Amino acid sequence: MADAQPSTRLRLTMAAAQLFQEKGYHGTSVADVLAMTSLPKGSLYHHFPDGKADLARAAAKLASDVMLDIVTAAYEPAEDFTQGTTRLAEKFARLFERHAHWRACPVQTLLLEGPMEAEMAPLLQGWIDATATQATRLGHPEPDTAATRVWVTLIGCWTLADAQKDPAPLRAMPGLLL
Amino acid sequence: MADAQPSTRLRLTMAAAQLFQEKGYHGTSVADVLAMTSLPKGSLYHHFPDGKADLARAAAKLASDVMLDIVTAAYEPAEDFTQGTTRLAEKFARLFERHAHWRACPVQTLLLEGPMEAEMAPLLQGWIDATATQATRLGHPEPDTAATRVWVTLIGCWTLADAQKDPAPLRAMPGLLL
DNA sequence: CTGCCATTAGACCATATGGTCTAGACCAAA
DNA sequence: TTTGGTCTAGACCATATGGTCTAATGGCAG
Repeated sequence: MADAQPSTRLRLTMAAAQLFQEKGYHGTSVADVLAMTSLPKGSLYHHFPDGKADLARAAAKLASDVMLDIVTAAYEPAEDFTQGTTRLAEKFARLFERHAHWRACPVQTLLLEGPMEAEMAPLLQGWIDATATQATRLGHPEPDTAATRVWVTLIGCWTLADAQKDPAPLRAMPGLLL
Repeated sequence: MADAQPSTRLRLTMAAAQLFQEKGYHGTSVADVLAMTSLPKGSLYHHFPDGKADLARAAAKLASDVMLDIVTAAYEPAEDFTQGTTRLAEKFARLFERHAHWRACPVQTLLLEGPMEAEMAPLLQGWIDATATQATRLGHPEPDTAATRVWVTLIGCWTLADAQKDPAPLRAMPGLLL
C-alpha cells in the first residue's frame, strides 16, 4: 500500500519518455507504451487527443525538465565550474550504467527522427542556458561559450559511450575541456 | 548514353543509406527505398535476402566508407593536424548546407535505434583510427587522444547544428579544440 | 439517491509494412 | 536454338500499427 501511483497522464508520459529515449519515435509503438503502463487505449487518447505525437511532446518536455534538474543538482554544490562539469558527467555515467534507456541522451532520438525535430532545439538550448547561468554564478569569464562547449562535448562523448557500450567516454569528458 | 547507371545493388544501397541517414531505421520503409530507386521488390529481396536489416548493414558500410574518404581528403593535403581538422569540419558544413540527409551524422540514427546498434561501434572506431593515422603522419604528439577529441566534438557539434538547423556549430568546432 | 462528468475499457477499423512466391525477361554458354 | 542460371516484376499475404467509437465505471455535487 502507500503506492500513491502517479496520475494516469504522468504514468503514460514517463513510460513514453523512457521508450522514446531507448527506441526512438518510430521504434516505439503506442502499444508498447500501453503495455508498459498496463493502461487501455482509451486513457491514452483521452489524455493525449492527438495521439502519439502529442505523447512525444509531453515526453520530451518531461525528459528535458529532468535534465534541467540534473544540471542544477550537479553545479549547485560545486565550488567552481570545472568541478560542476565533472559532477555532471559523473551523474550521466551513473545513469548510463544503471538504466538501459540512459545509454543515449534523452532527446537525441527525437531530434533525429520523428515529427517534432523542430521542437527539440529549444529544449537543448534550455540546458545550455541553465548551464551558462551556473557558469556565471561560479564566476566563469565566458559562461555562454563554456556552456556550449560542455554540451557539445557531452553529447559527443555520450554517443561514443553508447557505441562502445561503456560509460568511460562520459567520465573522460571533463578532461577533454581543459 | 553514357548514363552508366550503377548496379541495382548499389542503387539500392545508396538510396537506403540516404534514407536511413535522414529518417532512421524504423522511419524508413522498404517501400521508400523502392520508390526512390524505382525498382521492384523482387530485386531488393534478391540482392538482400534478409531484407531491411541486410540493406541497413550494406548502407551503413557504404556510409562509413564515404566518411573514410572524406577524412582522407581533408587531412591528406593539410600541413598540420589542426588545419586538417578545420578542412574536415568545413566539408561537413558544406554537405550540411547542400543535402538534407547530411544534416545528421550518417550513422547516428542507426546507432540509436534499429537492430544493428552493435555493429556501428567498429565503423565509428574506424573513423577515429583513420584520423589518428593522419595525426601521426602530421606529427601530432598524441594521435589517439587527438583523434578521439576531434570526433567527439564533431559529433556533438553536428547534433547541435541539426537542432539549430544551422551549420555554424560545425564551423566553430575546430575552435573548440584549441 | 440521482444525475453528471471525467475517465477507463477494449472491440473494432483502415492502412502501412515487411516479407513470400510465382512468372517471366535477359543473357551467356553449349 | 536450346538450356540454365541470374535478375526483374509485382501480385499477394499476415501482421503490426495508429487511431476511432461506444459502452461501462466511478466519484462527486445537488
